[in-house]
Amino acid sequence: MQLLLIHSDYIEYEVKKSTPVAEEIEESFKTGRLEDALTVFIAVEKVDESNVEGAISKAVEEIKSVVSQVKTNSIMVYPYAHLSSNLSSPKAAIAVLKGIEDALSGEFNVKRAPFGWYKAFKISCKGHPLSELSRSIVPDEASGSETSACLASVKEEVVSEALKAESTAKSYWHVLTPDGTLHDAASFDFTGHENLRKFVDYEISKKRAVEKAPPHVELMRRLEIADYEPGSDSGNMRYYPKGRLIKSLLENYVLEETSKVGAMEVETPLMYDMNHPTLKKYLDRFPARQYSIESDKRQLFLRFAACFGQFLMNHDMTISYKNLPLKMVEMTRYSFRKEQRGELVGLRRLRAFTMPDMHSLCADMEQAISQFDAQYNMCIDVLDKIGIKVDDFEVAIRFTRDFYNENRDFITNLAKTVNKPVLIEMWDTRFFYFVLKFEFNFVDALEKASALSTVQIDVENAERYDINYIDSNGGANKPVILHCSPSGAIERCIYGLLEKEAMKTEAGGVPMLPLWLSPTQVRVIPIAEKHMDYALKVSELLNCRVDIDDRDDTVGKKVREAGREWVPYVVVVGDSEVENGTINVTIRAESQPNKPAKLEMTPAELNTRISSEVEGMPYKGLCLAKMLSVRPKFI
RNA sequence: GCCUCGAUGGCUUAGGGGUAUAGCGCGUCCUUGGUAAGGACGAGGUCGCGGGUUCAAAUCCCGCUCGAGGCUCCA
Repeated sequence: MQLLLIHSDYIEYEVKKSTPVAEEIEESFKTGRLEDALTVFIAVEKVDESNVEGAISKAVEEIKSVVSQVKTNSIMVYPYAHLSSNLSSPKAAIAVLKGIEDALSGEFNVKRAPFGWYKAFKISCKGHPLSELSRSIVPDEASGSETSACLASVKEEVVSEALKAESTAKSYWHVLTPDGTLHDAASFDFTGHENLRKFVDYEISKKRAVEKAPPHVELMRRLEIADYEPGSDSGNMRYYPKGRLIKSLLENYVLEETSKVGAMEVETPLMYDMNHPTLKKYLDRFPARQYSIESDKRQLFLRFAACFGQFLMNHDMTISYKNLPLKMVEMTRYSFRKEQRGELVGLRRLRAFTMPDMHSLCADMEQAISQFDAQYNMCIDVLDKIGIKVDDFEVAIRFTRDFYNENRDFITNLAKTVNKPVLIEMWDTRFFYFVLKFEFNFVDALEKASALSTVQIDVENAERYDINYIDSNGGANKPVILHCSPSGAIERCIYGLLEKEAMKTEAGGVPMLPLWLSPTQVRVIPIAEKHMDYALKVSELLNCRVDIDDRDDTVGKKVREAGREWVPYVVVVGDSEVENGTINVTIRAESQPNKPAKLEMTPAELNTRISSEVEGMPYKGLCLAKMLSVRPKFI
């Protein structure tokens, strides 16, 4: 905090004009005057935010000491930003200024000039040796447990309005069956819908009965997919080559699917100006916490979705009704959300995650609803191809009462599409920017639910970002905007796949990733060194990710390791294969624990089999050396 | 962010006021082996970080970092 203290015959001010950060004030506060006063010009700085109370008490101490020296009883607390190039947030500044005013007012005649206004002022400096002083104040580090009430109030003020709204929004819970009946969720008979029961328990009663780590956390490390990175912030992971390959394939797949429905891929910045007027309002309507960073004088925040970039782009575009529905997509690597520390778990909930974010500008609600329907079906298909089937997730549909009353048949049809009961959350009034949304929620091995795909109908942001399209009469109109993440977060898809396989293992099955996502699709194991040439030849005949276990180990051990890596096809070659020109293939998908499904075939036959299995899905080559003997270990 | 629990070689771990186990992995050598771990030897640790108590701390106390569970929350 910077202070400039001036002992004056008088100080008077008059507000002229408010700035965007102006505090609201009463009429009487608009002018002020003090005689024989110490005027304290104050610039509250960034560092003061870490310990607001400490900053206040230090400043008060300084001011009191000067007041006693100049022997006056009147103090004017005057916000003066120009004393510093490293200002605090306006909210913190107001808290500090008020705090100083309050602390001094018991003992002195104190006035405070309002914050955030252009003010005219007159001051008459006495000119004696002590009449002009300046002070710099740096507060001590805030002590952890003794967070001051004052700091807490500053922190609370930056919580978005949407987060606050969420805690007061009254929800009505129902289960909608495909026949169109709306049941009360509390009394619904979940027989035959165990997974939905778990999901509903999770959503409504917030039931938790877990005391162990989710199985995917161990798997993501053991399979060398991803790991914690202690050198970063919590929830920011490192991805090993296998993890990067899987992510890359998933990202490419989702982008291809959005491209098929006409979405244009774009790229937008990761960070935005927190004080941009439009963004500021949007921040207030989105229930997420942001990472904020300081850059010179600007306060920036890291995006938590691609909405900003795309909406700002839409705002500047010239859009005709002929262009609608207009779709743009970005694979956000990353989206950042500063989730509370205790909320972070493995790949399930992160602070930096990769999410496809597609927005569709629609001419009106009718077109929006028809697009919503199409995207609902696209999401089902995308998750299915990724390996998460309709049976693996539960549907939640959330809307306002008005929207439901006007679109009952449409909503019922969504339940019909998945042909099973779905969870309904209804609100009396619209708390959020959307009138309708659905999510597909994966229920994991520990009965925890988390959202994957989602589509929302947004009726607020066209207005906020001033996005227009020109209709056939030449008039400007506001589109209805759909937000869609076809797969949900890519990391969360991996979490889902791993959890699903953990459950499968628990039930006595053999776990594996879908073939198109398996880092090694075929592992060739030569029985002895003399079979290496043949092993190489076989690997060259196969059109997929093939590696060769050329290490000096027994066949038994190599087979075991291939199994631990979930390799879908394990090929063993020895004398008889060399002689016959065949390969001996263990097919993981058809195996049971201790009962491998083995088949003698030619490399060409295996090729045919594999290509039909991965048809239409993206492909990339091996992410590690072909020879296992030269591969490093990551874990 | 709050509450509870935890952190010992690359990984999994035993132990616990007197600087410490074992298995896997890694390296060297032997073994050329037909479907879930062949054998021998060897290297590798200021016991998460910072303070305190003590003659002595990896061990007890405090703080921090990271992780797990709960509250809360979501893609």
